[in-house]
Amino acid sequence: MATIPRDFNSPPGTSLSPIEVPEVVIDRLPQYVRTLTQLLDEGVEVTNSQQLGAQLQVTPAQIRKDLSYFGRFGKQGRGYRVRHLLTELKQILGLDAQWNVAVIGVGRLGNAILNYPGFNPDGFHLVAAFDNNPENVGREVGGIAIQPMSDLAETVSGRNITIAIVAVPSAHTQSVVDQLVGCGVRAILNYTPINAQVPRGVRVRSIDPVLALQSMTYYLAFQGPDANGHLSAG
Amino acid sequence: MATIPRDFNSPPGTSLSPIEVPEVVIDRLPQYVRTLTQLLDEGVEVTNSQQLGAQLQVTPAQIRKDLSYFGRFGKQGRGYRVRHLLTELKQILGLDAQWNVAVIGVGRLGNAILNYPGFNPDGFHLVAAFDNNPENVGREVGGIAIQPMSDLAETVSGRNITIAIVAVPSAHTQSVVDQLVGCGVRAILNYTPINAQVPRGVRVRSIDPVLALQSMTYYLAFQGPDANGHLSAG
DNA sequence: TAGATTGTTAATCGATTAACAATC
DNA sequence: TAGATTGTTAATCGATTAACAATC
Repeated sequence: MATIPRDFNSPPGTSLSPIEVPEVVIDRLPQYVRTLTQLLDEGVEVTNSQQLGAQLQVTPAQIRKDLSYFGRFGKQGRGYRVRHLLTELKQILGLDAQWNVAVIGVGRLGNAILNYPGFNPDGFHLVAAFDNNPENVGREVGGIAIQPMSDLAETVSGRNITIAIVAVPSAHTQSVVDQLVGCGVRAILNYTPINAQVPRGVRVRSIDPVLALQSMTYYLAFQGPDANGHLSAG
Repeated sequence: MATIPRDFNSPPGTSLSPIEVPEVVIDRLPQYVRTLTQLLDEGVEVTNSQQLGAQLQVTPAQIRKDLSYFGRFGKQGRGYRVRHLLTELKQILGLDAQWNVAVIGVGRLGNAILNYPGFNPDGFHLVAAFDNNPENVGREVGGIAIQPMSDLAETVSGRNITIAIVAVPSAHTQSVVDQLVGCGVRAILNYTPINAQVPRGVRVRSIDPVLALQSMTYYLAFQGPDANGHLSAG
């Protein structure tokens, strides 16, 4: 019995990869990682798709199906060893590595991001910050000295930065994203409310609280104070 | 010809509503609103599904199909009048109203949220803030006096608060969400990395930058510096 | 009118779920 | 062994897209 029935070590999109893992599956894996981490913290050593599904509010079948894209991690009649499954999933997602991250734009929002303690424990190291305001350049925020944008290319390659967080004024989003892509950055977390255009192979995820609020109001709009909507969570 | 062929004014999930609008459609509408607003700002008066689709990176067919759940807003051979479509979509989403919002938890993150200028222009008014730390209570942040959690129920009903933003320490998420639900809040924007359980009819959206990063690393993990992934944006 | 684009139906595509043989 | 739960296939469900008649 092979441990890894599918060649998931190939870069996605390569012909070496026989089965394309749906993006929606990849998006769920970090949630599995989080839940498994919690279980481990609680001292739970073995779990199963039923229990995981209850925690995550998805069907057990979906969890088993999702995992099956990457291998066989459980034992029939038993379930999954939490620590083992966690290790495997982290490796699949590349979370066993350290990722160096640059923050672009150090206004109020960029400041909050640089001071946010939630990235480091998960292996995302904020190692550089850039801003074009001369008053900001040289200042230190969260232990990081702010550099001018002209340093971008050199610092990105020199410090092995592969991920960028964009927190600049909306009007500058596309230009900054273009510069990042030009420097070889292929994963961008965009805090601005602008839909940046990027070439294939570059991934952008947006953090957009207003958009999140605006879809919830639909369900509030025509409901009386005690009415029930049709779904419980988003 | 009726202007509104479907009874979209009924509360979703009610038997009065003949066609249930898929949640995925509702989630796209705020993006349509945003793009239409941009077009209007640029002085564009008429658009079409082709142009909107190019902006938003979706197919023209999807835009027409999405809009068809709510009515007929265009003219064959012409397209859509930007201002008109924008007004209609905002009304459908309830964005023609003002929404009063409470922020729960005024640590570093809650502070940043209270100072974030992006909510007000879109009709979301932060009108109250709560924190259980006695050192915080009474302080003023972003023009709002921080109240103790014991004030929650009274303030929520008294100030007509229908939406809450949760930015408390992870360990308190579920308890705070329970309190909010108990006070009648049915839309919650959750900034903590905890999957809160809520009853049917309450909507939770999460802002989780770490989760966003963790799904992008999958595509970076096994790629060489110049390799291309299989999708351009997320 | 001719050309363009909608609104809508039907076809396609993809994701979720149910079911169950395999097997721990 | 009996019971439980996986991994996987097939069925279902739902969303996207293509196509085109309607019509501006």
